[in-house]
Amino acid sequence: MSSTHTHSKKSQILTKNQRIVLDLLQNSGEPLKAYFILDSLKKEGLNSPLQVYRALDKLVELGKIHKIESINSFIICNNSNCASNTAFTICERCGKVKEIKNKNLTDGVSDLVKDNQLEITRYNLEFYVLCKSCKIN
Amino acid sequence: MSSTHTHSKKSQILTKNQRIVLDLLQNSGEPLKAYFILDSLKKEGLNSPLQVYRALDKLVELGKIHKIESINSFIICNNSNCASNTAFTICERCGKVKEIKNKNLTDGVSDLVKDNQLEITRYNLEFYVLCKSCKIN
DNA sequence: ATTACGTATGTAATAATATAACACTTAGAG
DNA sequence: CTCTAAGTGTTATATTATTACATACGTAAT
Ligand SMILES: [Zn+2]
Ligand SMILES: [Zn+2]
Ligand SMILES: [Zn+2]
Ligand SMILES: [Zn+2]
Repeated sequence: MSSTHTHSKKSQILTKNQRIVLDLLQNSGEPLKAYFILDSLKKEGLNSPLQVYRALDKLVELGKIHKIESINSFIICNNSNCASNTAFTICERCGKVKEIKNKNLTDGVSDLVKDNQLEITRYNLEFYVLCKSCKIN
Repeated sequence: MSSTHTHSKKSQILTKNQRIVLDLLQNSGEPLKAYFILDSLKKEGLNSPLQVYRALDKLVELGKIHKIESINSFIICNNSNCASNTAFTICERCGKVKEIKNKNLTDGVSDLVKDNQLEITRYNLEFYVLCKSCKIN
């Protein structure tokens, strides 16, 4: 099948390690920690922390995943176009994390920083909440 | 000396360890890392990471210092009333950190989350910038 | 095809950050 | 004084992340 198929951009094709790390995060949907990812992917051939961290770094750089700084965890990007501006809610009780998609909020923040002459290159917003199910119980 | 002098609120008085850690952060003005603090305060009698982390935890809880999550560092609060809502700029080139005091921005963010019915308990905003001196050079 | 180059890989060792466990002390409340 | 909550000191250990180095692989130019 296929002759001389030119992959126009090598950089858009994930390597094996990047692929399996991304797939795990995709299937999980939750934030995962690097060493959990390592343990989970032992059977796929990942043997060392560095293999995981390298894949994570690249995926973050590509914007396919995000790091949630306050919990040292990584989560699949749930948003079509973050452009490295990220915003999350984190439940203070159960730890559940959601990426904020609300365009009003993110645009509002962008406007605010412009209005206040903060020339930012990107931002990361972590909002702590009590999630619905935690509020009930 | 002193007869029955009642410290109305014990919780407002810092302990020795909390005091010396706070003083160091105060005098520094920059974000410091826990193990740097430990090394700096060996001569003051701090011998173990736990002594530092315990003091830091308490000071964060009291709102006297903040943790900057993306660099695992702690900085004196430069603001009279953060109420655990924090906002920083971090230079992507030199690492310089500033606490944002801009009330327009922080109020604006609070309004935005209200407008969008995010019931948050607190937030931490980390804005990445190219600081003035880095922009020049 | 050969070379050169940038990127990725595999592996071992180690650094940096943070917490658990336990025995003991201190200071305030009643 | 006695009880209790909070803080201390210390050792050990867990968790998170990087350095260093040798090797492989894909692309593009020669
Ligand atoms: Zn995203
Ligand atoms: Zn919850
Ligand atoms: Zn502050
Ligand atoms: Zn700078």
